[in-house]
Amino acid sequence: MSKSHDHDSACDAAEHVPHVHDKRPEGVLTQTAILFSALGDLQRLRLMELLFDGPHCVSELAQETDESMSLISQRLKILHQARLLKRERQGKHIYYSLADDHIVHLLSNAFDHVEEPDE
Amino acid sequence: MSKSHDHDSACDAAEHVPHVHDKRPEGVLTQTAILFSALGDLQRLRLMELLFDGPHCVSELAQETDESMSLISQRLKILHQARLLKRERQGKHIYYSLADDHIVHLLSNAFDHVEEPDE
DNA sequence: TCAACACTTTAACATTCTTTAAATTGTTTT
DNA sequence: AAAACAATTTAAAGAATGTTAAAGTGTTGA
Repeated sequence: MSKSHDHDSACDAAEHVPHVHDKRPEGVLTQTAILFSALGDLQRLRLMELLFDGPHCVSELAQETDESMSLISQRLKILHQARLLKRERQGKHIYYSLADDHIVHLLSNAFDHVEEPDE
Repeated sequence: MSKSHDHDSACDAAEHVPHVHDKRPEGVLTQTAILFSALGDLQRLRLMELLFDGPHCVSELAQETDESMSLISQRLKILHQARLLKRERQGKHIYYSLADDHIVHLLSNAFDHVEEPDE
């Protein structure tokens, strides 16, 4: 893919003081975008909310949300690939649960922020 | 839209103990999904990272990222609609900045989680 | 081993999202 | 008022995503 832009004419190069940004490694940015992207869907977020209460297997989640197991499985896959969930097989069932406390806090923060009085 | 699924046959209704989930209001879930969705794009996340260092106007961000002002403006719009950014006009320029400390923490948490050693 | 169960994967389709380019709005300067 | 600058909006094209339905794994129990 080519990467040359026309720029609808940027303003005078001199006008803005070009200050230094200490950037995070590209890989971190990318992985973080994948993480947020996985959470950026109402249906998947609902699953995360259900998993707040502890581990659930696919059929439980399918039951509780009244959707097909196939669909739930695919949603869980996306969340799992984003490293948001842990998987553990127990007999016929596969249990999913929140990956760690970081994730719990991340979600709590987001919900709290949104629930806030408004500014 | 109709909402009746075939369900690839859920397991015995009796098998799973149907425990109660204290759900958050639907609106909160929806708005949180919008928030995460806005952050779930590498290019928009880059803008958020640049804004970590303080307010920037559109032309500054366009310069620093080597992209068109139109494109940056559209990305900022999405972040702003998700209530992640504040806008403030100053003469010809419009300055964007992170909405509040909640957002700063949310991003820090996410980056930290991703940067973590690995498990 | 065979059948039933729990889950995952695949492929096709529909929908949504991102980018590009051009037109438009708003602000300041002359 | 007009010109120049900063930013936004629009529409169209292309890319990416979510859902459905059907086929495919893997595990358990008869």
